[in-house]
Amino acid sequence: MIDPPGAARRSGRPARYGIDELLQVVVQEFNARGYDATSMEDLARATGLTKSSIYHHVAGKEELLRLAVARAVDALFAVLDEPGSTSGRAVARLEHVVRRSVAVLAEQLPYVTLLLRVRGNTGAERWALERRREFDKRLSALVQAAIDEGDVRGDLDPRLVTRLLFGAVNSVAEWFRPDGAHPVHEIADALVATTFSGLVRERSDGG
Amino acid sequence: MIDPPGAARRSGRPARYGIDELLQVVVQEFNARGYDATSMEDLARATGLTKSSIYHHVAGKEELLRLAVARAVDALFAVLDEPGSTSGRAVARLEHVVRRSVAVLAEQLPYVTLLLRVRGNTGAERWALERRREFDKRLSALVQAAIDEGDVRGDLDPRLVTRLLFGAVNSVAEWFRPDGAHPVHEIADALVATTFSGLVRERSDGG
DNA sequence: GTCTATATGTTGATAGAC
DNA sequence: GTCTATCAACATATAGAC
Repeated sequence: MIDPPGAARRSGRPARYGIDELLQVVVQEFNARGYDATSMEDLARATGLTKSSIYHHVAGKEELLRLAVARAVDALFAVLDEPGSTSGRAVARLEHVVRRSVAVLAEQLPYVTLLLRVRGNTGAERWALERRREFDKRLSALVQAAIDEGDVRGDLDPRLVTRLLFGAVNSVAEWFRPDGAHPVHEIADALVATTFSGLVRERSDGG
Repeated sequence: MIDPPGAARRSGRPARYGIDELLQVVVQEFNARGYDATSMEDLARATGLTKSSIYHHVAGKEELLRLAVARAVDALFAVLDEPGSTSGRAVARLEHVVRRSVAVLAEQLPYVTLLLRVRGNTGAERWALERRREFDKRLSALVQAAIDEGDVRGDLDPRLVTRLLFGAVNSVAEWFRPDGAHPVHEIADALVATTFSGLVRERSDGG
């Protein structure tokens, strides 16, 4: 139960929810219990509204899911259009996308978390899965380009490398907390270090 | 809808389900739609039994989940007791655990997949999350030991490295198919190569 | 824009015959 | 061990007053 920003539920005037404030609370609930296990009654309790009031803002439960995952999809695709993702050597572009994906994941944590958990039961979920596949394709192409430019070893399947690399990126959503032990840049550094430069220290190198 | 092994539903005698055959079908359904989105009616349809018949085998839906995730937990913990995980240098033990975890994930794919998706809504799920945390602790200790022995670079937080490394391992469950393009050993090789040896080729090395 | 009250279907689970 | 029939609770969603 939270109060919407700038409005006190105890005042005479009824509290006002915009779609942003509504989504913020809803996504938190979806992530805590899972979309299917979260009832409209749960959402009503968490927002301080009634079920009917929520239906005034959106057509139904699925639209809440659609709006939420769309935010994550938009934020992630925006990374691909950044200058660092479109110019320079492919391996540098790949590193940029990895670092920025971690940053977006942290900034939009609840929305990205929800996106990574969709199963495809509803139309909104199937749309989200389709966009995720498209995102993966763009990444694979980037890895392939880095191989073609000679910066990434070519003895590994680029699709497999992509999946493992962004499997590690996405796994950050399962434990990252904004106030946790690891700031975002440290996580991105560690990820790039372990995957781009390797985990094992070269022993003959004396380093 | 499947027929239980060795029994034909069209015969005079009623079909017999053991708990193993039942779980096999149930877990597949849980993974396809998610535990919460899968109804007992769905399970009845998939098994060819009625809901009542399923309740003859188990106390309820949650017990099906408990039995399923327990299989995954047992299989993963068994890896930690293998000789390759208990003797030798820590970095070698770590690699062994990574490779064997990928193998177990592939062998017990539906059960491990289910385990990796539990949210903590029920008692069975909270138990599973607790065991997963214990597993992570054992892994972190292994990474720390490898650092202490000088085989793994010490400028990275061992907990962070563990999470990223096994984030990549666990992500395999999201796309691996037994009849897919990549055999298990290739995935394990790629995972070890990208994380243990590094993704980027040393250019001054002439390799 | 929010509420109370309610419609309508689905859920997990049980009773009891065979 | 499997079935038919059924329940009480809960689900999403709507009607209509203020």
